[in-house]
Amino acid sequence: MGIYDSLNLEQKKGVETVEGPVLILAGAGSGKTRVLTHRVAHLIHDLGVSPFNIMAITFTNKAAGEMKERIDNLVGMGSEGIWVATFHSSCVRMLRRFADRIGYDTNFAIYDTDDSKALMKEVCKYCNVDTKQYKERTFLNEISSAKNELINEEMYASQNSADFRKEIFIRVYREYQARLRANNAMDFDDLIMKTVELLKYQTDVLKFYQDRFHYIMVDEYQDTNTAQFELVRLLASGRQNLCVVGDDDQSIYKFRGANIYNILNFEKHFPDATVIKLEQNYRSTGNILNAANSVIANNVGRKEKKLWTENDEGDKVHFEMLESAYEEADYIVRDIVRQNRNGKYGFGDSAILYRTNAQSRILEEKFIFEGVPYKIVGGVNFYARKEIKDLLSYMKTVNNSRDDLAVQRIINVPKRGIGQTSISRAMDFAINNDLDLFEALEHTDRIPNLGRASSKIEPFVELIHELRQISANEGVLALINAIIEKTGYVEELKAEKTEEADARIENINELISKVVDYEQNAEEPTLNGFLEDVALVADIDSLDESVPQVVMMTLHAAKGLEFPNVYLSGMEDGLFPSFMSITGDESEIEEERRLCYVGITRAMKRLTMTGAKTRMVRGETHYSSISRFVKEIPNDYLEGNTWEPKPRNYMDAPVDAAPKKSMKGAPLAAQTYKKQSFGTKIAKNDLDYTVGDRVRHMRFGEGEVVDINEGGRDYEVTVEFDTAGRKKMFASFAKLQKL
DNA sequence: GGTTTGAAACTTTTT
DNA sequence: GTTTCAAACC
Repeated sequence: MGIYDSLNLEQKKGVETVEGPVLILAGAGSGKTRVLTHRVAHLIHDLGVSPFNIMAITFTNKAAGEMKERIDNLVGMGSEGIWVATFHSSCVRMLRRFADRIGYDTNFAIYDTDDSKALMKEVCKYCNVDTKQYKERTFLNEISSAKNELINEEMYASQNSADFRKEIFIRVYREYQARLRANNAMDFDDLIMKTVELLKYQTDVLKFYQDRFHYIMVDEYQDTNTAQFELVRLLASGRQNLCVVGDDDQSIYKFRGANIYNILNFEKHFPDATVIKLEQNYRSTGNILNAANSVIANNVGRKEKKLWTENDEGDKVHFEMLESAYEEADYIVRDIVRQNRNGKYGFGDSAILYRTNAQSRILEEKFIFEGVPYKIVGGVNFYARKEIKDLLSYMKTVNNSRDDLAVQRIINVPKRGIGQTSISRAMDFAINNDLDLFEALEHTDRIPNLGRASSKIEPFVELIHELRQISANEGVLALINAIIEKTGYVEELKAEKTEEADARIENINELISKVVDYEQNAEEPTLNGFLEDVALVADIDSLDESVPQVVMMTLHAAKGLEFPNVYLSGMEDGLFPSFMSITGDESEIEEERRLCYVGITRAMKRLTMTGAKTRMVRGETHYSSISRFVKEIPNDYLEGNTWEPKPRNYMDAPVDAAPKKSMKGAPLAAQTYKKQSFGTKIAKNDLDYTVGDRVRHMRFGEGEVVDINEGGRDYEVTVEFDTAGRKKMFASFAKLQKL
């Protein structure tokens, strides 16, 4: 055949085992996408399976697009019939087709995080929730977790009926769902949950899709949540030809509901499953791979596997601890410039990864200063910008005027003299009469106490009617142009003549390009389809790797990518692992460690880790020590400078109320540099507190030391806090101050 | 009803 | 340090 010759034995097994449940445990860089694409080719070419009967599910559009392209290269004609899509867009496709079964219009809106939050705000107001006591976020998180576990508002109510503290959650969940439905809208989690409900309760629909999908493949299986598992299980429950590919060591989305037991217990869910392990890494040098292995080895409860490679050892991983975040950025950017000048690694070969989006700013400033081409993935989402949301809300209103949220956003943009009072009166009238806001606005004469405002509302209603005509007759591009022209949106920005306004106009032009692109490439372009594409994009989808530019992104966004030359920045305890995860609960540290493993394994040839001793966080100077993950890499694979604070100085270092001048003061001057001193142990007598002492923690407040235990390279201190309760923490980063 | 100002919260990761 | 939100002012 030829096309399978380049596969190793295990990969071949993954390609050829097509009947029944299959779990492919694919370590980082072990060629899992190759296996998936060749598997599809094998099904079509060798087994004569119709492309129409094959489904492949991914998490991002980028992954789906790449898989499509690679399948296309192998299979050629006919591959268009394969259903390759993300979880969310697959669900939307099924839901649109059978929307009437669950009481929705086929052009239902998809609410992003901002929309959900805006809706929740209204719900809280309506339910008289004291948002000082409960934040909107709290409810949204609770509801999201429930939906990820397939608990709808009714089940939630009955499960928590005995708990009076949950009463408010029950009311808010119910009201939130009621409003989504009234707005003909679903949030991200609804898309999955409602599809599962559709398949579960409409047996003919389930049969319809089971008859269509004979072979189902799921990528990044370790990141699926319970709802996604159930979706896949239902679809595959007939023929059982389900192949999932994943790596439990790369499970990094627990905070979003991912259930690691989906992959750990796959053989329990599917007892006759074939398990295939891909352990040969083709991506990284020996040193990089060994560094990754030694970090991840500290996690317990993982599937046993050890990645190996035939690649050269390569250079050791380099570590550099800098004085400040500015120097860190300077170090990285200058190194990138030097590598580029030497012709070793071009700008497009290099990527900088970090734990939090906030870290990108300093780097960006340096790149601009040095004139290096760069691209930041993530951060403020393009579609979250004000001007984009405004224009999209016009389009959403035209598409689905039941979406009250969209109508409210644009009713006074640009200013039409319709204020909050008038909107509230119209809203009240709408709710009392069971109408949509837009329907109410179409009958202003019947809204009480509206007064002069009705003369201002009428032209707005008229405008939407006109736009609706244009959309229906001339398409999406004509619509957006008409919106811009008739509202004078861009005119107004031009008149401002500020840099910010120019940037907004730039963004609007980019949105127009996206419309043009959509109309040219979509099979059957519709307004609804465009809005759907827009709602389901991920930040990473916009990354074009063929452009020679340095890429910066979070470690989360980097999953699935690879670069010859990688920088992991901000390797400091408290930043990475995140302060939020240092609670004493080891499973949270383990999730961070997996994230670190993902980061290291992105590197092919050269890996540099950096950290900063001081860093401004929210306007305050923070002092940090080297990330524990760096210390987990033996010197056999790691080289570079390090900095170990003397504990006494460390304790005395200003933590909370650092005087700004103290940057050059005594504590820092007394700190020492050491070469190769990873894992230096803090001596017990260097702690200036002992059991029974009162101490202060920057986050948990005051408390009493209950216990001090030796734990590896550090001391584990147990403190009974007055308000925060009992916490276990490590002495070197807990920054406990004796009182 | 709209605009300006100051305080308060915020940041871990996202389809 | 930045963004968001409310109160006070126009």
